[in-house]
Amino acid sequence: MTRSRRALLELIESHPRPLGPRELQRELRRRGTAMDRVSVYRNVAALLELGLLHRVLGSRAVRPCAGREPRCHHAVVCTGCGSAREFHSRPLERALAEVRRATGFSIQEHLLELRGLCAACRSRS
Amino acid sequence: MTRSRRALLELIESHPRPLGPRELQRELRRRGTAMDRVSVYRNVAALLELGLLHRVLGSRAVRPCAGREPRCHHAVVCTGCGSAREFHSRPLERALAEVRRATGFSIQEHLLELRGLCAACRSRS
DNA sequence: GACATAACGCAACAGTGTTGCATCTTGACG
DNA sequence: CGTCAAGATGCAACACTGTTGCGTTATGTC
Repeated sequence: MTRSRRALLELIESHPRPLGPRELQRELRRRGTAMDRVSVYRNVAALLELGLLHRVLGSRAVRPCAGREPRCHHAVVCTGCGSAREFHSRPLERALAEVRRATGFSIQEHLLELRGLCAACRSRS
Repeated sequence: MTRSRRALLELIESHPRPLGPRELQRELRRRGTAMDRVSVYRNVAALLELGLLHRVLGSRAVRPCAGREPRCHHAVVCTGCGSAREFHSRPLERALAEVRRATGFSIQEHLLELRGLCAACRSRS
């Protein structure tokens, strides 16, 4: 865990919304801890490997891994401010189990992400 | 709806699994209806616009739009053979409504995709 | 402080998607 | 059937994104 890597992790954890590789590099430069593009990729990969980050589904953006569960793939992302929030839902888990039965697929993983407006953004408009 | 565009749509509809831009171009060439890379992108965009195709979540691949519902974002994709199948699940819909309430987000869209082995691939292994 | 290991930056490359522009198809209309 | 406008196509060039190789630098261990 080097200085660069720590700066990257702090940036991601302090930022309200998920950032992509390019944004990460720009923000790091703005903060005075500039990093090569290659290093951004390598460090993001390392932090993902360590389970400290999640990848936002359908994009290259990453966000901090909130809970202890490393495979929690459920999140709501605000289309207004971009903020993300993980959640856990028992009914949803049960519904997915039901789908498993209905389709005959042995599900290995599920990708689920909801997009919408958070309460703050909704009241702003 | 030109000849090229029709060929593209027929390819996608006849193919058992979703194809990405590059694969589409390769397959079209193999079928004798070669098309420029640019035209593949433009035609895919046009067909998506027309609601005749779905995009596979988290990739550039497209698959035919099975049902009437243009915004059905539920599919299982086989990690073995790549075949995709859309599905509809009432319990799942209800669970998503529950998540809406719990998170306070006004959900605009949800992306859901399951990955696993289809029955055929499972019995093969 | 020396050393092995790992991270880093740089340069070059490869893949992917986009844009501008000239040409060709398509289909409507006379 | 010929003309014509609108749109589709191909080509070339470009931009962006992610990867690889390699020499250099930082890390932290003894």
